[in-house]
Amino acid sequence: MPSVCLADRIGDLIQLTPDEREALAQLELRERPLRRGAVLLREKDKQQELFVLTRGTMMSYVLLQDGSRQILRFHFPGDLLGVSNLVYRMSPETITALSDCVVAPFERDQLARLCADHPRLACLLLVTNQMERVTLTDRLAAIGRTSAKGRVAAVLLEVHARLRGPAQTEPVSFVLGLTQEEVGDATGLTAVHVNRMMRQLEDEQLIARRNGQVTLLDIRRLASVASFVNRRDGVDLSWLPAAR
Amino acid sequence: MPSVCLADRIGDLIQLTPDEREALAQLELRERPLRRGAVLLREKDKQQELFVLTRGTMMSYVLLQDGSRQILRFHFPGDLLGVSNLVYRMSPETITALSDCVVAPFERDQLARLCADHPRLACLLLVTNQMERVTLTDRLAAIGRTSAKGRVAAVLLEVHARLRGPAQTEPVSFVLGLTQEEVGDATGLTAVHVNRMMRQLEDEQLIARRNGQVTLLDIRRLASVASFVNRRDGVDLSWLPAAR
DNA sequence: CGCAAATTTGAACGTAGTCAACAAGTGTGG
DNA sequence: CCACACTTGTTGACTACGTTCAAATTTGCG
Repeated sequence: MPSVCLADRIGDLIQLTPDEREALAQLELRERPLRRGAVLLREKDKQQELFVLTRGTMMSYVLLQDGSRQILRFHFPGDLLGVSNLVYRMSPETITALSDCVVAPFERDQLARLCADHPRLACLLLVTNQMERVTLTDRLAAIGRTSAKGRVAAVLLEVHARLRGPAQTEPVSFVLGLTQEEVGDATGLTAVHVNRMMRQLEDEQLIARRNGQVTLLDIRRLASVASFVNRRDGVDLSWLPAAR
Repeated sequence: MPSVCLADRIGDLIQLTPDEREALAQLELRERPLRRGAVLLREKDKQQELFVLTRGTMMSYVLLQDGSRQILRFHFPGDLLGVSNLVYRMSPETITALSDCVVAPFERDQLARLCADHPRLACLLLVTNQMERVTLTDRLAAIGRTSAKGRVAAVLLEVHARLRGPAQTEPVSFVLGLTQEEVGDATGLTAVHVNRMMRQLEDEQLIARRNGQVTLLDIRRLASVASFVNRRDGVDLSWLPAAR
């Protein structure tokens, strides 16, 4: 079976029926490959489509008047992209590929049909939305109220947690896949200061670096300096309606 | 008819059927009054209920290890509160009343039933969620990448836009209803610095203040220093399924 | 190999934080 | 009705975290 990224993601939360998996698969029928750096959606674009990210990592950001950039989110396989096209005529953010990627475009009314036919999936969309919202608030608190070192540590932990997948198995080493400028734009810092903070984390034996590979040496202590909470834990979906 | 806040809010987006209004009214059957300062929901509480805010203004925030606070959101009538209880066993945030308020509690499975019976409303919940998410990203960009003065201006504009309601009629004067400490906790600044920025905005004739009343003297220029975008504009919901 | 992008480091600067003192409101109880 | 306590707002002086600018070095890639 061709893997169904969205179903796999949601399937981490709850056991889906074959019907539901089939319905989700309908959103991933088409494929569009993207080169690293390619722009999927540009701020103020008029675009109707949504996408499932099926392979690679992407990010969304906004640009301010003065040219500075705020990265809002990193996207991993199984994420929905461009959901704000459900609401706004013009996209509020830009979405680009951090690595070579594959996305599956689909139409807004496909989502409408999905919600009508599968109310439990509609609820699960609400749920994933909400998890995403909480991730955003975590970042907000980090930028608003933690030190530069903490914010950089938070990005490392976030990417690490997402890359190792739902099993949360143990590769403490990984390729960050972000330039220091990108880390800065995600954390509200300059690239120069990100560099200094990485060095400091290294000097304090919290991380190690070797040609792009990052190793988290003491996740416990890193999580503490970053005020990091892994939002995979503590999920409770017992209230969901029965599958139709 | 007892006003149905949720229906009124969603009704700003699209014409609801009587059936749909009735279904939304089911979420507001009970009433709970709250005194200013009362805590509706505390971080890490185990709570199953959700709420509709029917009167007054509230806020949600998180506390960090060092005791500092990040305000995540201000809530106004028609907002859903505690939606993250749909996902997490323990609340990720605290919600308290900024003024005397009334909320309507309801159960999670009521929402499940609503989605099953009224797919269009399920979609509209996704839509409002998404609008809220965009507001969060606006705040994120403000804190990460704009000046202290801009962030303070952004809070003034946000509260102003929400207080004057959907008609967007013109009272440029309003009671902020926030202490400078609260503005600071929303913007990632200290109360002292918020004070200085308010004075600066006043010196530059962008705002005026008289015993708690704030007047926005030049909304255009304020919006410019704050990089403020009113997210009420540009909504397109033509893809919604038919009401059942 | 050669170029462009990314990383690294240092020095000077500036925005926002900290600490402290006082003023102005607000509410409470004597 | 006033006295007192407490919260909130205001201002100044000093500090520090993070930025800016600049230059050197390393890395990745065509």
